[in-house]
Amino acid sequence: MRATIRDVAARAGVSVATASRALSSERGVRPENRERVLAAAAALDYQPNILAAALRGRTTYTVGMVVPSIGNPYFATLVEAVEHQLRDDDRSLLLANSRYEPQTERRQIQALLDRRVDSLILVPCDRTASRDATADAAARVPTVQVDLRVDDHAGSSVTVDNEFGLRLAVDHVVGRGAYRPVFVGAEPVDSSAQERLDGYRQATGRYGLGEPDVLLGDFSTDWGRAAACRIVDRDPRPDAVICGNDMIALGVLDGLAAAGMRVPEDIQVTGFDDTPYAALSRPSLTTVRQPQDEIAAQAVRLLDAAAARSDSPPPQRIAITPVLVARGSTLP
Amino acid sequence: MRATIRDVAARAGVSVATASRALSSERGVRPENRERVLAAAAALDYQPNILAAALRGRTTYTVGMVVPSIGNPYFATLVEAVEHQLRDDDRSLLLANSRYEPQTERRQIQALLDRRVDSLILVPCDRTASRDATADAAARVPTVQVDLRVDDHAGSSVTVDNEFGLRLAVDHVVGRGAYRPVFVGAEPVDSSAQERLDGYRQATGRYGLGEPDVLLGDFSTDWGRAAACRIVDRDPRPDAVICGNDMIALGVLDGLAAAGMRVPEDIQVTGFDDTPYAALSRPSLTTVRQPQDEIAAQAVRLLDAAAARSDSPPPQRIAITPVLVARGSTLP
DNA sequence: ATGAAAGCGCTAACAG
DNA sequence: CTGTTAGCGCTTTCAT
Repeated sequence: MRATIRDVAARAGVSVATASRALSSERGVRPENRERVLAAAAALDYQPNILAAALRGRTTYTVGMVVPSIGNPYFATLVEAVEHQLRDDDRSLLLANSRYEPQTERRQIQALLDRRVDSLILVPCDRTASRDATADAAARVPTVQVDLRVDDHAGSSVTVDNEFGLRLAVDHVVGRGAYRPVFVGAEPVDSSAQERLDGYRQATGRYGLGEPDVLLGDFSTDWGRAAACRIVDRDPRPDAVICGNDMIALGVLDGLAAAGMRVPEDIQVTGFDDTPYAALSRPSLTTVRQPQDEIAAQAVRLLDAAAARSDSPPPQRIAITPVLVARGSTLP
Repeated sequence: MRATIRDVAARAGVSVATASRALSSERGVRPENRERVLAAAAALDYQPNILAAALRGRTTYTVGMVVPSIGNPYFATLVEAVEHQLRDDDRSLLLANSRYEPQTERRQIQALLDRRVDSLILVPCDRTASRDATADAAARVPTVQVDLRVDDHAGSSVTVDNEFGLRLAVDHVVGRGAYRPVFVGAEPVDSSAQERLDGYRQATGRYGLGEPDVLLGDFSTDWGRAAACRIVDRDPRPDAVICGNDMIALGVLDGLAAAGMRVPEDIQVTGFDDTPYAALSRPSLTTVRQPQDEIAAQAVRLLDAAAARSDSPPPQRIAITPVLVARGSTLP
């Protein structure tokens, strides 16, 4: 049986209260006694029962996170960044997958709340359908939306500045001679899809490139491939494809190659996210990088700030400025 | 304040004991009373405090998992498969990252144990350095090693049959005319690296292809790229590159293309794992698929079997047979 | 079938 | 500074 704090106290010859104080490293214990408690704990290989502490106190040192798809490389690296951030502080990550289903998302949030997570990091999969669950969660524990966010909800969020990111991409290709770009994105179900679409429209509008040309599907490679087929058949043919994310871009690259087009000579291509894939494609993909470490750091910071105050602090919306990473899919 | 079981009991006009029994859906409660308890719970939006239940009882409905790198697409999809498996049963996943550091791995296992996970799924990052921590964990809770395993430890494990997988790859390229293959793998720090290397040696031995040609680095794209440079300089030049995993293969593909070689005409290439990347490269990658859903299912099954018995059941080592997925990087 | 009561291991008043 | 005393919310004997 594992040693409890009573065993430690007994061995150190003090009361459990003193042992607890010494272990929790608060002050208010005579150095000599603290010594003895610590020694006893070490000798007994004492490991506090976090569950009991959580039941009595109020923190579980656990934060919950719900993402649409753990297997998606973008979210996987985001989860990794968050976990890394948390580990520095000896906290753990309770991870759940919504599978892009608002229904499932709701249940997962509930499950995390049942486990008394201290706070929640959410990537709401649907701009509207995720709203209620997100709001309910925020009413219970400090909550921050990351990467994606729901409409009309005043909670805190940390996202990348998608509009700006798209402008970077458009500026880049236009600066390299493109004057007939096309956007291949996703139906605006989530906030990024929406903002990137808006960003594209704004950016092309600034150049007076005429009616924005957009093709909308989902954030998948398959869609990118399908879109590429449509693009090559166009007359006049676009000279740049601005994609809503890297997956789409990879599909576009593949579809274009299959149609015998040369990238970037015949047509330039850009992605968004800078997932690990981007550097590996042939040609390598010019893309807009999301600084995930910073996103994770800000999210955790916001959560901690909220936890530190008993009143709920005003929600903050942090938009991180992305940078463009130029690679082989655009002209030098 | 959230409703507690006392509130439910009061509202239903029964004792907490009866309420607890009704809620835990054990039998021994008059149908009529159970009705009332359930109704009261619903009315009060009662949500049991899992922590309290865990403190008193013994299960947390939480399983811990430690992987070397969450961001690695292979592990990300494995985590997803496990999470999916667990969700069906309303259990949660406490995830941790060892970052390929045995030290960190040990701490993470400890942290999970502190949180009283019911069982542990481990991907030990080092064949030898992870041994003690793995054994300690197994002494405390049902534990299963997945994908990787430590040397000389009799615990349960679920892995793919790496030797067989390599034989599939070698057979495939040899069947397509290759007679001078080279293996680009990783130093045998973890068990897969070791087994794949062994598998390559055995497979080529069967064909009498002479002294096995192997290049050892790590499981990264960079290493694959570097290895490709060495390969093109060889005289006579190899006609097939069997890689230790997909990442290496992608690097090899890149390095070969940079050197102007055609794949698969001049040289065939195979990977291992069938990560999402494999289908996206150009040419797409012929690889050995690991059935992750099955691996996850078996792992969870083993854990549940162990939990069901009070005595520790005999450890099981399950080796799942992989299949080859032929794509464009090998001849038709 | 039901209720009273005893804790699980810990922290947080409250006295001393 | 330290010990005593209550519980946190739940499950589980043990009587009834």
